[in-house]
Amino acid sequence: MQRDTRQRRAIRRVFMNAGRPLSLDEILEYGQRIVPSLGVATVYRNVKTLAGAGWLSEVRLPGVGPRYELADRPHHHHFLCRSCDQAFDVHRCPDEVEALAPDGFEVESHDLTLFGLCAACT
Amino acid sequence: MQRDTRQRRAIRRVFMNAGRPLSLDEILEYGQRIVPSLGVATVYRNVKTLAGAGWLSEVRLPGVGPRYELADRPHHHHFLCRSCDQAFDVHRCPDEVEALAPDGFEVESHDLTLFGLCAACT
DNA sequence: ATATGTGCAAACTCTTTGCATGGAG
DNA sequence: CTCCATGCAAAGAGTTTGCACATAT
Repeated sequence: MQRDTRQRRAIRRVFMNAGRPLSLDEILEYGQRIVPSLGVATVYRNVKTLAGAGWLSEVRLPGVGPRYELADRPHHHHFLCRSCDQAFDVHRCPDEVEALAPDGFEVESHDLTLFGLCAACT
Repeated sequence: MQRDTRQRRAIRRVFMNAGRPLSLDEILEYGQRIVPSLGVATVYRNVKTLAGAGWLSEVRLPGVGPRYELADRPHHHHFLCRSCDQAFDVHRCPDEVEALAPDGFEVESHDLTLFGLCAACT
């Protein structure tokens, strides 16, 4: 059901080497270094296929397009650099967070994003 | 420099009555109840004008289009209801949050979003 | 009277889809 | 040899812009 094509292999390799969430443009750019003919539609389709298969998960951050990361990671948050626009993992989390909701609101999950300059852009 | 048109007055009134961040569709819908001829482009333009004038501020939440709210509010966060898709204010904040970034990262601001069911949808 | 604001439609950008061809199994 | 995957180009969805007319000042 899931075929192992050159394109899909390239996209998987890109994520194995990335170590951080990637945007669709980043996946396309890095993927084309491995398979130059790689097209946008293929990236869009594979990202959905791999997410559907539980291999990738979608990272939604405020104000920017979706990023994707390897799915087998424990709970964590993200840092978004305003200069290079890259996202990075933040592995610590203020756990009492979900108690902050107003009365009558039922919290199911939460999202924390830090903004600023990454180590390389400082 | 800023003219007081029927349309702009309607949009301002919508926000005065809202008490929560509004999406562009919500602004259009509520605005048309006051000025039925109100067009999409006018909403888009006015929202930018009013934000530029410091009267509105843009609320960016993960995974959804931008919302807008009155700008003269103290620091706060948001709750996004997965059922009705409406955003609400959360006035408490876990202050130590910006210390969570990895070494070498310079944090300038942060964003916390709670997800779940709002009081009306529970 | 003048210049900003409005409404419409066209232009853009980002994402998805249809279709013929390619290639994994 | 099948059928899923790919690449292209066209179609959609959401947002922005150009232009002629309306209207606040």
